[in-house]
Amino acid sequence: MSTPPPSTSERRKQFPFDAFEPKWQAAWEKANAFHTPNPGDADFDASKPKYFVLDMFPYPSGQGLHVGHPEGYTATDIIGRYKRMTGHNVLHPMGWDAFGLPAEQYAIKTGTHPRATTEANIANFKKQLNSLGFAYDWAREVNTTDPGYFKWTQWIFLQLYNSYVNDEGKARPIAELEAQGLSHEEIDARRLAYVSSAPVNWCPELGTVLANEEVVDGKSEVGGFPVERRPMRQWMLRITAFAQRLIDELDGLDWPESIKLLQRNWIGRSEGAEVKFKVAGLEETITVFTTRPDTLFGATYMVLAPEHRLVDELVSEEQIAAVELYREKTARKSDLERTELAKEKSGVFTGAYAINPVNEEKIPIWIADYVLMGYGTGAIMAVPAHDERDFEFAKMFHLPINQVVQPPEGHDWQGYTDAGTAVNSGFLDGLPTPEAKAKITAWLEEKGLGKGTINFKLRDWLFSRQRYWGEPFPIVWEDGQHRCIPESELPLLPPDLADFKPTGTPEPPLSKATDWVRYSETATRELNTMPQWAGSCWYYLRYCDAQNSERFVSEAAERYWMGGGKPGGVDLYVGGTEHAVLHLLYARFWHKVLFDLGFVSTPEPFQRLVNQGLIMGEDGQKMSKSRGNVVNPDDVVSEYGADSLRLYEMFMGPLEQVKPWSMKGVEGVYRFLGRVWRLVLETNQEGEWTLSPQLKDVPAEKKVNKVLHETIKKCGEDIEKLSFNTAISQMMICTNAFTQAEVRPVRAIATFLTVLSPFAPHIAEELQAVIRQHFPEVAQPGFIADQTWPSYDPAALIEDEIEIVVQVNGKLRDRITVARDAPKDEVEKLALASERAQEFMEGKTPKKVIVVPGKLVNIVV
RNA sequence: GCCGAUGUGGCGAAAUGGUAAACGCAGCGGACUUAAAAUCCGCCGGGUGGCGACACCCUUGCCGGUUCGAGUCCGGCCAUCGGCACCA
Repeated sequence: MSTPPPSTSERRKQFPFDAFEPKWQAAWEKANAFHTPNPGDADFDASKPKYFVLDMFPYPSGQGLHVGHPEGYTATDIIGRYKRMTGHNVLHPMGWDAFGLPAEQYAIKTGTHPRATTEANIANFKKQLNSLGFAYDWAREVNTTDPGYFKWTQWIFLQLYNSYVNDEGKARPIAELEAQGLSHEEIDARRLAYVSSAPVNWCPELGTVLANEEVVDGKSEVGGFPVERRPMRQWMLRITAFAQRLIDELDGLDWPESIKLLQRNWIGRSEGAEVKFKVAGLEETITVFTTRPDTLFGATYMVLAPEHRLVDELVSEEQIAAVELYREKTARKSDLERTELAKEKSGVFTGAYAINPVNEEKIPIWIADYVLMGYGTGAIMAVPAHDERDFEFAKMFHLPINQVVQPPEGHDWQGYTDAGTAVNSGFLDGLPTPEAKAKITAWLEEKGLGKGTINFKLRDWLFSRQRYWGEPFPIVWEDGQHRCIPESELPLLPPDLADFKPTGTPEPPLSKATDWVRYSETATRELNTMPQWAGSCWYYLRYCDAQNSERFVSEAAERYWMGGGKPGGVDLYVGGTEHAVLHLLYARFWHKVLFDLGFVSTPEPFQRLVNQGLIMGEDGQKMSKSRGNVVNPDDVVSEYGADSLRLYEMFMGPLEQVKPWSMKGVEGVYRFLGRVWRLVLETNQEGEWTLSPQLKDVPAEKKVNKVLHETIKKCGEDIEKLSFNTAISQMMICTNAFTQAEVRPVRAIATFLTVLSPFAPHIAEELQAVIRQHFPEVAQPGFIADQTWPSYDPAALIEDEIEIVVQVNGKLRDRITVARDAPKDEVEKLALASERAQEFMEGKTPKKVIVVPGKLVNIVV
């Protein structure tokens, strides 16, 4: 008969983490151990430097934490605890990005108010986070759905609404324009928050519009529902006015180059020129944008976006029917169809002709859906010889293809899109592409036919949603005009609704709250709400002064926590790559507006950014409920303890890397912590933990002392580099050295525990308390979390004798032991004398001998 | 298609241009135990030779280069993952 192996929980625990972890968590809470004072507080120490370490705050979902959350959170907790120990004032807060669709959809299904769902989820998240021993100052907790918070989100919206961008590209109060006597319409057209009725991404299933960024392959990013284009009146934020600064000011930030590149590509700056083409027989001109003005002589036709406003005017009698049909067809197409089915180009001739300004040639004007209304001018000059898309289109519709660029040797000119030399281009002939560009641009400007221009892919940010569970806009409408409500009416709370269902039309759910909607006899409230991104655009600022009811953050707190002389205020920001463009771009945009208006002191929010890698399931696949490979942190904590979970998350591999979970790996670090525990305690006959008799207050032997000081040094350096996995390896080496020593030097072990404490704070506190009890003269008073990071003794690292590698022709042949300070020629002599080396020198005389002090000797024969 | 990241034992990984595989997992052997678990000690990339300790050769995705010396630097390819994708 065989019995199943006992599960870990039935097995005797290697150390009683289930008792001491909650004990220390309670003790920290009771002592308010991680309270972070602000400038002006009685217990604030202005002499210390600040360190602001931030996690991307979570959306408190009903599922609770998954093991991906504690990865970044543990990393920042280690850094935060380490910085405290090295004499910094540390701001390490946590909060909730709690507006959003899931709570609203749950409300639709069950009738539970999103506020109730959100509160319950937050309570659960908070309990889970606390069970992991994170050193947060909960007095600074931030919740985007709290009226005390979104009052200021609405307030920032008012700043955007009441600002414009001046000629220097800086946000300025709209009052300046009023002072210049601009009309209401002119002013509205320049606000950073403005109303537009351009086509938007409407998702019928979700009952809301979505930002371009929230649409993936023509489907909603959330839920994967179809999205269609339709014109609607929407709030937009003028992020495009900051496009250049959002590119340029990346330079001063310590971000991964790949993330900077992602943002630059998203913003998509391109330099080129606008060229005006006359329409034959009409008093109209069409302006095109091109990055290759040097190929103007090769423009053999022109294409307008089907939605272009001039199409109606220039279409010929015979072509009206075909053009109308084509326009209807594209209007019905979603973006998905428009791009996915791009294998085959399509288009229709308008019957009209344009005049190429450079050679007066008549070229046909087509419409085609490969030209997008939203980019450039919505019209292009087609140079099929040197543009892939135009080339394909021209072949399909048998349009002329004229060479105007001579490629370098070995390239076919047809479809050649890189730089070369201008040919068949009149006065440009013989010029290399860059010079030809410059010359034609100057020529166009001189003749008034065009000008050099810069275009961006970035579009303005669609900022309104037809949802209930979001910040209402502090805006009212009267006589078809919008105006903001006074600051004194903030926060504007959402109405209490019992019915959350979408109306089935683009009318937002807030329209159902008729009393709320009525602002006055003649004015009604804006019915849209803000997108989820709004709250996360500035939460890091609120952490600096979370309770302030007078201001979104006090000047003193902002200047202290966000200051420091670098462009970015937050010293370290850790989160997933999924926010590499959207959240980080939006937050940077808001921050720059607040900076221009004088509300914050730095031009950038986040100085150093680190993206933690995804944690995969044990099967190497992405964790998902359907695959059944999800690991619940609660289970890990109950089986192995919080310290084991923290340590394993950091030991798996480099923080930035994608890596698979392994329960065996958790067991490995759990065993390591067991070894640490048994350095101090052992079990007696009754199974109780008693002090290890090997523990003595004696100096550590030289070898052990060396390992200890190496560990202090390496762990400090590795924490700064966020290289936690190698720091943990070193602590394992150190523990192994202690374990193997005859006696356990208690002072050295106490020092080791302080090094371990940022990683595994509970066991470190517990063992320090045990040591203090038995060796009161050894241990420091108070929490280990409040202790000073030990300094290492460089002298302890030095060995009297070192091993030197002897190579012959780069191959390892022998090792010799020499005195640490042996002179170079002495080492060389010893190496040459090596029997093994001589064997491989085969009696030849060395051509060259390379001596690397302390490392090796290479004999070249 | 374009851009980026990554490629090292059975697995997670480590290595300022200087002893490849530290540390951990798995596996194997030993001690303790009536026995097992746990713990402690040792071995643990591949090949060839030797009873053996040991010795030699090969090995960081592939091919080439720079160098006394390359996982690391340079050039060219391949594979996997991620992002963008008619942006003129």
